[in-house]
Amino acid sequence: MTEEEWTIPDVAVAVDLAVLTVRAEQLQILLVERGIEPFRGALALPGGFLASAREDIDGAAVRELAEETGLAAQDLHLEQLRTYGTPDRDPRRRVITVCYLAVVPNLPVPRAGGDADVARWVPVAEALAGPLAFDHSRIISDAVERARGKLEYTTLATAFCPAEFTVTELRRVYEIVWGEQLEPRNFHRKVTGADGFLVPTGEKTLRQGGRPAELYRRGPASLLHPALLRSRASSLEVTA
Amino acid sequence: MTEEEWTIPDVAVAVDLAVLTVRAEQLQILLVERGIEPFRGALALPGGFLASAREDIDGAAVRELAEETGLAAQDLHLEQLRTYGTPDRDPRRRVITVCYLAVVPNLPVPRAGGDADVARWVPVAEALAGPLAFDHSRIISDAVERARGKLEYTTLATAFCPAEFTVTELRRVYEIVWGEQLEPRNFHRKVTGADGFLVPTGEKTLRQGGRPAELYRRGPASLLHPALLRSRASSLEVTA
DNA sequence: GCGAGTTTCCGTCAATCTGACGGATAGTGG
DNA sequence: CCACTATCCGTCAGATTGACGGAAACTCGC
Repeated sequence: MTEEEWTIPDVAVAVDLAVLTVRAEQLQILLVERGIEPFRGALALPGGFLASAREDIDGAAVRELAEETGLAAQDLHLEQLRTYGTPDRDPRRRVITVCYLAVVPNLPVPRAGGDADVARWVPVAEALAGPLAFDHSRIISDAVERARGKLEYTTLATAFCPAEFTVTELRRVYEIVWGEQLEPRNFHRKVTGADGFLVPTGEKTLRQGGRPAELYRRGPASLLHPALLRSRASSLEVTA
Repeated sequence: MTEEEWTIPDVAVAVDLAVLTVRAEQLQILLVERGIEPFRGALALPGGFLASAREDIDGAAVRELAEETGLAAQDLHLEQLRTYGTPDRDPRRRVITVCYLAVVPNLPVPRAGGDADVARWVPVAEALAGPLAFDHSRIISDAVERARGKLEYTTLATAFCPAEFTVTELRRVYEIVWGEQLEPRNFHRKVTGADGFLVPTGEKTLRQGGRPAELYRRGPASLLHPALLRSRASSLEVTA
């Protein structure tokens, strides 16, 4: 802001996506196998450079998400996570990447991207265990951490669910993301009691075996009152 | 990530700081009067472009903070807030700015920056009422929102206080940042009961009039258990 | 048609936490 | 030594939480 114009260094700006979902009773993340160097063949977050000097950053995230998953922004939760810009994170040149956290319901199957990269769902535990391109391991940790925290005091959990869902499905989201068992009865009492969290549709599930469950839709609230706090042990585990 | 090298647009990367403190019973923010176009003479967040193509982003934030306030990073709370990058936010050229939230104790007085810009404290309410350079009004709103939220479930409030402080001083921080009155007795019980929040020094204040207060230091915890939640009304006001 | 199996949902109850208040404590200043 | 002021402690009713038993509602198999 106070430098002369000629001293401003040029930087390449990328947008990366951490797309989370719950599939097969696991927290999973969308990853692509890189088709080009560096890190050719390694797993990486989907993303890419700005398409033009005039492309909006948030717009680039929406575009990349559509390219990789075929999802439109209105169907999901999309928020900026953080910007990563250590000087040596890309061996080619100076790159900073603006990362986004997306939370989507369980999709039938990710489409192959427009490019040669093949996108697929990978359990988060597996992704963090194996090697990943760039600093994407760190980014995934941050994304998961953010999601875990936001379940407590926002209605983010509904973004993991389809348009209509049961209380038990919602509880499974909490349990899987937090890695912690919750009391079904107390959970039911809390979420149905929280203002604007759930709206009953009046419909019931047609299920084999067992009493049909009430179906709910996400309510208008985005903040949870009162909050749904994790156990002490569970949240310490994440920070440690 | 999938584009050819030659298509990558060059972008100028800036770092801006939202430095908050509590002064004179008000939440205040450090602003500079711009010495150059655009927005010459307008108030703006302190910040600047990367010093070189190899400068770390977090490092740039620390450098700017030292230049503007003379503060070292270890004395305060510094975290990334968000990156702002709408295409037309700077009329000169494409600029994206990585913004940081800093929380500092009540400083004697901000030093003039190394440049011609004059830094000074401005009450947040006043800053948001008047016109500001670029999209800095939005950034300040986001910074204040982040700080308000983080007081609930982290120990961020201690970053507003000097090394040793009383429970009443800490309570004033909460009241001023939240804009809400708190019960002194209940607040005392909660904060002294929260694990790792406060460490008693054994010292007492030498004050005129009134019983001397115990002095505390910030404890090792960064997350607050149990959380210190705002009233329903107060947090809705922010989202509205 | 009817019971076994399964899942959702409701009610209870003790332990804990919260909000609200009165009053004791420990200094200063006149 | 008596106001005055501010901190700190105790109490107590109402709300919330965690933990559990059991009723309700449906499917399946016989």
